[in-house]
Amino acid sequence: MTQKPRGRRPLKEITGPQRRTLKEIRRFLHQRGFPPTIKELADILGISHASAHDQVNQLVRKGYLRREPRKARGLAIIREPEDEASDMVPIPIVGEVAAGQPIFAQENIIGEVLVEAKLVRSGRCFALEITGDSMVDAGINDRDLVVVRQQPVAESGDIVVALLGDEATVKRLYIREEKIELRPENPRHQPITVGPEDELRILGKVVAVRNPGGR
Amino acid sequence: MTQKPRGRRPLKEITGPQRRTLKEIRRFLHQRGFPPTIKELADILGISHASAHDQVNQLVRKGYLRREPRKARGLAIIREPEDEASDMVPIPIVGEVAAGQPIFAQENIIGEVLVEAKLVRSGRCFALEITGDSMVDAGINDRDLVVVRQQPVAESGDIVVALLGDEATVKRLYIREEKIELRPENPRHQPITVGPEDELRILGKVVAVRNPGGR
DNA sequence: TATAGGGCCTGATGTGCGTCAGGTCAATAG
DNA sequence: CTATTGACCTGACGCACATCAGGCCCTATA
Repeated sequence: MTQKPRGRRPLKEITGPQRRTLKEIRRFLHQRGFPPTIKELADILGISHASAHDQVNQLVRKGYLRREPRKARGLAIIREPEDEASDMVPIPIVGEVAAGQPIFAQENIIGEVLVEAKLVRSGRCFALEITGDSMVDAGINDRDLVVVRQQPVAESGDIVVALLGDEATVKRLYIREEKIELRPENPRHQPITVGPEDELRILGKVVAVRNPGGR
Repeated sequence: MTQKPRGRRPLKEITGPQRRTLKEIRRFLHQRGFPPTIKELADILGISHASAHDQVNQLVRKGYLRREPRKARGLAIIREPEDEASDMVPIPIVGEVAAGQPIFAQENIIGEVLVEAKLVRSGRCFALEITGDSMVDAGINDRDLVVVRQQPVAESGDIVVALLGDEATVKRLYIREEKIELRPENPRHQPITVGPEDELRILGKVVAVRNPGGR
């Protein structure tokens, strides 16, 4: 005896608050490397944890999230909203990059920028303010912001953020046999040659440049 | 008054069990979309949760993991072992891909294959067995296994796994103005034209092919 | 206008989880 | 030999977590 449904019928599409919830989950995931708990999500959204729980359930029902019930942070994004191609995602701006510390230590994060979601989609990203003019011929000027995809390896020819000893530099990477070169894109600067014994760590690859001044 | 250290000194390098722990964390992360808890990790490794806790602490101390203390699943991998380029990572083999259900539903996972870690590094991957000969000219034969990086968008020219209505197909994607084409790589098959009103979902991009028969 | 969903709340419940103390055993370096 | 570390254990502590019941308001539909 299935009766005709009366009042309002369940929505198939994603609603505004749900879209926002999904967005914050994505942001959390990219910045921290693991999903938020229901409570953390509630705090971020400024609603109660029971409401956040509701939101998550809706998103699971509509196929955007997968989850393992009764597990802390048992959340994973399995689908993106359809119109999401033109959407923007905030990524952290990292200030000082010290040698021994993780890049995403809270003290180091000095702000946020919006970037195209597709840039960020695969992997964790951060933004870095450039000091100096060593990459002007690659279109990277003093005080520009570069978007960096975090990755420990890079290919020859990539523009990378490298940690050389105690300092982070942005240079173009060239891998030759037996040695590695970090080349500036400015004839007035010297290339840096790195041997196997030097302490070089690739922090990530530059995937975009912003001109905050708009010059 | 710093005394000379007596017995065994702390290791700087990663040890065997630690390498295994890191590997299982990576595997869990790729398959489920979030890191394991200490207890889950302990069960996977077959050790007590206190021991797993020890291992994780060591990995944090040595700079391989980052973690937020006292948080469930507050784990993130920040560095890969140096010799990891030649290492293999297991990814799930997905059987039937149904329309409404998430790809990674446990019922759908029918096995595991090892693939090069660098293939998997950015993003979640799965493997899919091919039926049919529509992609033979691209080197993909009947009963081959393709490694797929999960992503909801793809570029023109990519070989993708697409969900068309109720069926998953592997085809080469061509994006023209106003319509999308899914082209087989076999002259005996017809291209499929998809309009904006058709239900097309890109599941991911093919990044590698295995010939399980070895023919 | 009766009915039901979406979004939100407060408050209670039970247990999963990280952590710590304290201990065993083997390997290693003074 | 003795101190110290890594890898493992048992057991206990207490908080944080997901979940549920019950209720409020607004809006959309039959």
